[in-house]
Amino acid sequence: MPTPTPAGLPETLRASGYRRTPQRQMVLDAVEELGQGTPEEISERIHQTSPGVNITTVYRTLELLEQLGLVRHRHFGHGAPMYHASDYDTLHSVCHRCGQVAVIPGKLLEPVARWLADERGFVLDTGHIALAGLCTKCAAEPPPD
Amino acid sequence: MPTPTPAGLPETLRASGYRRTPQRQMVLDAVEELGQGTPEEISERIHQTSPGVNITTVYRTLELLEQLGLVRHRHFGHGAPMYHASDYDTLHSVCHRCGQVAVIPGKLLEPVARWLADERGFVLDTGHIALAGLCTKCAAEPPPD
DNA sequence: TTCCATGCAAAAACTTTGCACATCG
DNA sequence: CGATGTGCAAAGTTTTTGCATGGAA
Repeated sequence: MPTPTPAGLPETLRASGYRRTPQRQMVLDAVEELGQGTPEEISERIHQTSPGVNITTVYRTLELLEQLGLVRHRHFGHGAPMYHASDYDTLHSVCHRCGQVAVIPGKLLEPVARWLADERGFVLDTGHIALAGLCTKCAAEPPPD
Repeated sequence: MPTPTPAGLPETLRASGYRRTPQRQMVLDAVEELGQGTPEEISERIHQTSPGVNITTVYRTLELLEQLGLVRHRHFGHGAPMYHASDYDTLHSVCHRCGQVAVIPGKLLEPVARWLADERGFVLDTGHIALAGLCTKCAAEPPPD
């Protein structure tokens, strides 16, 4: 099973010349515990145990952790980016009427990735943006007259 | 060939009980002339000839035109949504390092769309989001140490 | 002790809302 | 004339920046 704490933040920080701080650990922990979340959600999670941590720090830390490769973010269309641990790199669909999100097999995009690589030299990042459309329920509903 | 002005704004407005106004025509024209643009860009375009049009009106009008099916918007990941005429409904790739955007064949997603429809009842909206990744140049560059 | 990191406050970017006046039909 | 649409101003969100204090090494 994947180790929840992959034995790495302090070392990774050290290796790149950054300092180890409680806040940085808390942000990473929060991301891993939540699975994924917006900066706001991550901040709230941290506030449950450490109300003193400023959301500015959350933003700055997420940026740092992303640069270090420990977290990544993705977009569901509208609104705030979702941060998640690097190993939680999944393809999603999102309904743009009701917002419903579902996990779908990343393999579906393999042919697309291959085409982009071969024809364009473009390296597809499967999990970065969710595929948008309408879920069953919303597709069935009459157009919003 | 696609008529640039599909003979429609006044009629479409009328049909739905809305009024025809110069601003509404200007917003639609600007979107068509630009191909696509953020609300800000659309507003600037209009200001070149009609400085008096308020950006609030642009936002409200884009929402209306989208509801009427005359324009649509899509997301490139970060930042503001891009509005475009409904007929300019194309699949794009976007590099998340440098922001480069390229048009790619929508057909590439047909198998994906079919799978989503069959397995999930999900109606994929090909043009609504871009596929993210790294362009050739950025993929070649060393990681930002 | 020496910088790096954080908290706080203010600003910036983007979008929405409320209201009075203007305009379409 | 009556209802809808617009401009203006203000407020709401979300994210970024500047700076002095605090903490890691």
